[in-house]
Amino acid sequence: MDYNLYNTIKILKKLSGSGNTVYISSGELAEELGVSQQTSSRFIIELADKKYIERTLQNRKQKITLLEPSLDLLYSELNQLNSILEMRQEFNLKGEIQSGLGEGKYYISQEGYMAQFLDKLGISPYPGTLNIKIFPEYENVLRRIRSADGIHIGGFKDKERTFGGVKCFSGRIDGTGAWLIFPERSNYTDIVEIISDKFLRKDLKLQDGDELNIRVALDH
Amino acid sequence: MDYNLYNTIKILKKLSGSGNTVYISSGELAEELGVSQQTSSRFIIELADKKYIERTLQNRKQKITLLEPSLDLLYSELNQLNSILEMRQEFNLKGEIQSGLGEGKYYISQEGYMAQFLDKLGISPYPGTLNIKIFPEYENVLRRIRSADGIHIGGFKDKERTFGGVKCFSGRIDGTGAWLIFPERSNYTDIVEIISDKFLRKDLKLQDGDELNIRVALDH
DNA sequence: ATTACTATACCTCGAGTAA
DNA sequence: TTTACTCGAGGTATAGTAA
Repeated sequence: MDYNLYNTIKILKKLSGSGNTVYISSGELAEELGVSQQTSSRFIIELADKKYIERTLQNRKQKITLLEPSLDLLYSELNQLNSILEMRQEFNLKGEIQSGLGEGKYYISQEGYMAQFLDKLGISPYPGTLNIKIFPEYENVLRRIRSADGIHIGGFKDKERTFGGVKCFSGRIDGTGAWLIFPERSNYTDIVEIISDKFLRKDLKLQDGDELNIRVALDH
Repeated sequence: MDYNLYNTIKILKKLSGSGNTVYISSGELAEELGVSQQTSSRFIIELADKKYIERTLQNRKQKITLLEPSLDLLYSELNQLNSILEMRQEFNLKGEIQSGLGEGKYYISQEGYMAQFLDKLGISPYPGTLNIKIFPEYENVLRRIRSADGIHIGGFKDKERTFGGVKCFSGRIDGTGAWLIFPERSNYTDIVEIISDKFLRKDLKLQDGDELNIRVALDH
């Protein structure tokens, strides 16, 4: 990844705030970046080509929206620096329990995953996932966690289909150990899937709609 | 600042760990950076020229030590990203109270500072500083705070001499509001000076050698 | 106003190689 | 082994300018 693009994304995010959308001319952006209007224009074109941004040319200033890969890039650099500078950190995620679709159970129960969970996480998870819909105000924190490395669980194939890799982060719910699971290839979603060797829903007496706090540690 | 240098510093910090010193050949560094040995060598020379690193050429691998400006650069980027991504953060600093040299009182009492403290911090500080020697394990946190922006108090001149600018960060000690004061131009030190509208030493019954926890918020 | 193409000047990289 | 110089190829930035 080129630094010019990183820096352009950084400035665009700074200007766009939480909406990730900004109306800015190539000349104005050039000034922010300390480059010429032509160069700024080239950067914008390149970012659009590489799907880091979406833009619409208008009569006046163009409208630029940052796409997921841009946010991933920034959060990933943030995580790298935190890791290198040994700034250990814990995060709180808050959300509410969603009714599971039963899908989680199917995936988790696959022997290809189960063996790795035991090996790498040290648990034999209860065959099912607890799904938490994270509140919007914790979106930043969720992105931050998602873009960290976590513990890698490899994908595999059986006769019928392919199962993708996932990454896991250790967390605590009401003092009970649990793991957050993210598919390695998937779009951003505000739903977090949680596994544990305990049957969390029963042990913690949880019901759909209950508000939940998850404490997550990023290991360095 | 050039990205190549930023990235080189980042990798050097990653490899050197908390000691900030690493023995590495230009060829090995080249591999880490994904560039040629010649380019890596050029980067090292440039970093040394610009006083970002200190190095000694040895028979075998050269010894490279990261200097303060390198750490400043990394912490500053970290703070920028945190700020842009709206990752609000609070930090704990722990240290012990040092006997003041009376110097603080002289500086703080200057009208040029006092007027700005009232204007920008909203307090008329007790004329003296509480000096805390931060424990080494909080060095990372201290660097992080120091490289953030804070509230700027401008420097000034009187007939005899020049007083430099300082920057302030709001904090809490045992629930009491206080401000951390850093000279804007100074070398890194593990002593933090604190001011408050209260006479902290008396109000909180503090003595030299007492251990203290300071809670600091970085505003974004 | 804008954006962005073309042409050129400039810079940066790495192969070859000396010390 | 190293480090780092020279130099040519290729890449990058900007001035000029069209649309």
